[in-house]
Amino acid sequence: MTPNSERRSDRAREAILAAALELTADPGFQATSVEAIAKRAGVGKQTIYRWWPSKGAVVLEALGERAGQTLEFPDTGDIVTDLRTQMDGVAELLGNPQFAGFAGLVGAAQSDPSLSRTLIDGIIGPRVAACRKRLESAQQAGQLRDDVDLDEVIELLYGPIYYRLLFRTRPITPDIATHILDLAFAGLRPPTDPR
Amino acid sequence: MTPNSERRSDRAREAILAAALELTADPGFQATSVEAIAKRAGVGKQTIYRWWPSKGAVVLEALGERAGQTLEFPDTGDIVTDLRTQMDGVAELLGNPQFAGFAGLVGAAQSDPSLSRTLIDGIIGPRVAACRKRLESAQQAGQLRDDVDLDEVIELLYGPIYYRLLFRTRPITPDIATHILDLAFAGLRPPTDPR
Amino acid sequence: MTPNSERRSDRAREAILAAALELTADPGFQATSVEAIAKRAGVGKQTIYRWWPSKGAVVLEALGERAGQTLEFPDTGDIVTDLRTQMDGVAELLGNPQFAGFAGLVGAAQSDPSLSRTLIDGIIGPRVAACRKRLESAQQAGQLRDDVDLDEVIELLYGPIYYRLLFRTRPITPDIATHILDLAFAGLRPPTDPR
Amino acid sequence: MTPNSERRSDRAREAILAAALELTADPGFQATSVEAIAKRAGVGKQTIYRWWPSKGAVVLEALGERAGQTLEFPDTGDIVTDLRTQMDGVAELLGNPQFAGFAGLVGAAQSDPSLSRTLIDGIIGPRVAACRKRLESAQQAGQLRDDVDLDEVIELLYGPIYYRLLFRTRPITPDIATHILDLAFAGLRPPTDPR
DNA sequence: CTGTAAGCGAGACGGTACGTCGAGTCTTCAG
DNA sequence: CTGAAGACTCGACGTACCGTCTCGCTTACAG
Repeated sequence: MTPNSERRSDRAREAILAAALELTADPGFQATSVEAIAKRAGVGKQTIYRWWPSKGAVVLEALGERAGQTLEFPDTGDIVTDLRTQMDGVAELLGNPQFAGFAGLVGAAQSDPSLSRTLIDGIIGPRVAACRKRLESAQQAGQLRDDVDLDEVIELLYGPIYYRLLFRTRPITPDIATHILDLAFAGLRPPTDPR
Repeated sequence: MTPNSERRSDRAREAILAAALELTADPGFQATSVEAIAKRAGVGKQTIYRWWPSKGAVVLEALGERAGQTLEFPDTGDIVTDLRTQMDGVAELLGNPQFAGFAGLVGAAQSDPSLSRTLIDGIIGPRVAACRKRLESAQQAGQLRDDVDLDEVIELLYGPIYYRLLFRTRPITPDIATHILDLAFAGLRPPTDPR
Repeated sequence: MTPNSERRSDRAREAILAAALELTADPGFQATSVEAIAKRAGVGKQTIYRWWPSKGAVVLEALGERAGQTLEFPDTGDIVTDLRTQMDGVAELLGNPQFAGFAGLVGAAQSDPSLSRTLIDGIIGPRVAACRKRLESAQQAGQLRDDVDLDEVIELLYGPIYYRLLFRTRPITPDIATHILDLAFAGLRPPTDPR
Repeated sequence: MTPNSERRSDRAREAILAAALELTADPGFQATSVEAIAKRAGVGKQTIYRWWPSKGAVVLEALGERAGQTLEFPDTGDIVTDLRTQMDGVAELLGNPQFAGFAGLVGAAQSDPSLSRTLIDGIIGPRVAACRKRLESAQQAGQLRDDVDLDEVIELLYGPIYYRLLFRTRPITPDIATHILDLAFAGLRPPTDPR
């Protein structure tokens, strides 16, 4: 994939990533061609193919660089507060027009196993792992039912955010994390129905 | 869709939808070309373009026809039972390899506003509306907190299913509905922490 | 070819021939489609295919109807005069913009043997035969060298007209027949060089 | 033709011209598609469209390359001999099955003004000019009537050859030039009729 | 005077080729 | 020896027509 070397031009790399982000935001992910990225970056097509296997990989790297801060989970001792902090970050990112390419990227990953791998391993996986670790400590601290599968908890919390992202039934609003956490932690059952 | 007539050939229509489903399942949505659908269906390309605006619209219609049963919500009086019934149907559908194209379709909709509209209006919307109606009656029956936004409840319940579908972190298993409903209705907070 | 009947609609036939002539004159022969002829004639495509085997055959018939008068050779006793009369008619016809489709028709016949047959048998052949007959009588009357092949004479006289038609190096002018006949009958050799 | 460069692949160019000649000879000009030329040449369609505006232009160039020798007129001092030399070459070329595409090309030029221009400027024109020059010198040498329009002489000599080519009333035989020159120079009038 | 069978207008159908776009590879030249 | 430029092969795009095939709908003659 990468023709080993440190002779790689940083200028080219950054121009490519920047062009990818811009085009992915405006004409959209599918409507963006490698050719267009190369032209806007003032770069030969070969320079892109030399370092990345596909358009998706370029965009993924570009987005990954801008998503750094959502990787870490704080630990204030209160799991709901900590989740809210991180989820607010995620919501802000996904609501940002600059990040609009992400949905298309997820779509493209459906038909491109290697892109799917890169997406899961590079972006989703580390966040899931970090979240899981924080949830485990919360469970030990008695802030979480201990009969629940933590991976299912993660799906319950983040699923709704991605649902809005992909189906665009309504925008991702800043208060989304608060609302999800309220529903998820308190449950949907009315207080007067302890069943 | 565009020309008007009852002169339309049913044979062609059905062959196209069947071919679309098959190809969408095996080589995958993005890897399927209109040309390939036409060839497998034994049909001229023009016949596809005459009735559908894009590959996505064809696949959408094909999938939509096979998803009929998930549109209705039963009403046994118990909201959790009824949700489980419908969500089991959804899970079975999305877990079915024949339906593998759906994820790609959602992806494609990210960059195609008109496809996105068709997806929301034709598939997602009606199911959301039916679900909402059932939730409203449950709320009135006192089986649901009445301080919750029902659209958020829907996102909470279905988000996790689509999360698995799109990120493929793990397969959609038959028990997914049961687990989601347990978490969502009982809440994540431990019983000993009434807060 | 023809589905025997006198039930044939004259209105349709004439509308088709007229449309063929018009389109063949303006967008040109190659640029005219059967579909366009049908539309302009206000006729179904099938009605064309019912009575003619190809676009070329339609145009041929349309042109043939307008070329009737060039079929006959007068016989005033002077071969040059008679040739001039007929050739003037041919030149007038081929120079007429309404007849512009003829060149394209000749072109199309190059790749369509059955059209070629129809062209030769229906248009060219009869005129060649009539011309040959007149030349024979001229030869017997001693107005023509009797060591010449009459078919070659015909080619010598008409070739130059078609040459201008097809290569468009310059237009077919009204005096073309006079000039050709002068050159051909008097010969190119200077009078002072009886060789 | 349109893009600029010496980066052009000679291999591709020659393969295309060769394929064009072959296909033009066998299935014929009209029956040959750009697609078929590309496939036989082992070349992408785009490579054809990059350098030529149409199928006709490709075939024209291919034929032009093989017709080089008919461009020059010898000058032995005797105009009839010199004309015969060149016209024999033309007849041989046009009678050659490898050149069968030429008739179709002339036909196609009838409906394509730019192809017509290329045909006249690239093939016909230069030969006409060369012939005219030789005729002029013959006229000065007293071997040709000096009251004749040389362009009409050219049409008189070459028209018959093209007449046979296009109307296929009979094949172009090797002796055609001799016969035409005999008729044209001696004239059609019987020697006993000096009129 | 009313079936019924033909020609008619219309236009959908299975196809082929069009001319264009972009993918990913290969080649040339400059720094 | 990387990087820009861009020509190359290839495959799909969406469109235009091809020639064939139903569809009703006149018409016109046969019972």
